[in-house]
Amino acid sequence: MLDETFRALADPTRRSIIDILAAGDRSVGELVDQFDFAQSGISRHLTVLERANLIVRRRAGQKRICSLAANPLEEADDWIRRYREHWGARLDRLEVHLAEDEG
Amino acid sequence: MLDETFRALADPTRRSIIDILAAGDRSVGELVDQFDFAQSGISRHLTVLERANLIVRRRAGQKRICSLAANPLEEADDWIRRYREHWGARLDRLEVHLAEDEG
DNA sequence: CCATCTTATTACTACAGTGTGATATATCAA
DNA sequence: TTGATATATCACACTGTAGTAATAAGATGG
Repeated sequence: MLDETFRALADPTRRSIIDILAAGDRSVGELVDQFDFAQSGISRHLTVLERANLIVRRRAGQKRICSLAANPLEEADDWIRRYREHWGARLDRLEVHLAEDEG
Repeated sequence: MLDETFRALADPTRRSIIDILAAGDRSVGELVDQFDFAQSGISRHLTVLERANLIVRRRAGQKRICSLAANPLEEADDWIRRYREHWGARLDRLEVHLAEDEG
């Protein structure tokens, strides 16, 4: 799952799509208009984002509206935070060590 | 830069390497022992991680010791956090909206 | 039904990523 | 220097990804 999440985020176009959707929902066509790629390319990017549970698409007449998923990036955030906390903890230990040397 | 970071994290072997290094520094050979991949494959994974500024390698005699980079994942963390805050803000607005409907 | 609009899917090309074994490079020890 | 150890790099195969144009499929309106 983390594989799919991080891989989805590794593409700048897909991150841009997420940025746009963070400002509000958009139809597929509205998203296509924001980029210089063919409609088929954007459609596939949306499929990648959807399979990574980062966005959802719902029908609204002929259009399909894209929005951010309900609770996305939780797993990715957890992973990164755990890792960064590890790093922070090691720094703290280093500081303690230095303080002990001084005392 | 985010491209490289997220792409580096998209591989489970590389995330495992990071997990191992979070517990302490390791030589390349020690890392190779933990996996069922050829030495050349691990070496290349390490190069990917290093280019993404997630780890550093330093010489120690014949060996090269791998450790986590000094301040890694900051950018990735910022990106994810900004995005999750957006999502949190939207939830808050929804709650306000619902509260107004009730009142 | 037919025409149109919107989006998804397919077929294709080009390139990048991941794995391998073989080989090169660097360091140490004698 | 020679030999051993540790790591990096190369050449290759295979797979996956991102882009395109063309086509299919779903929804709406007449």
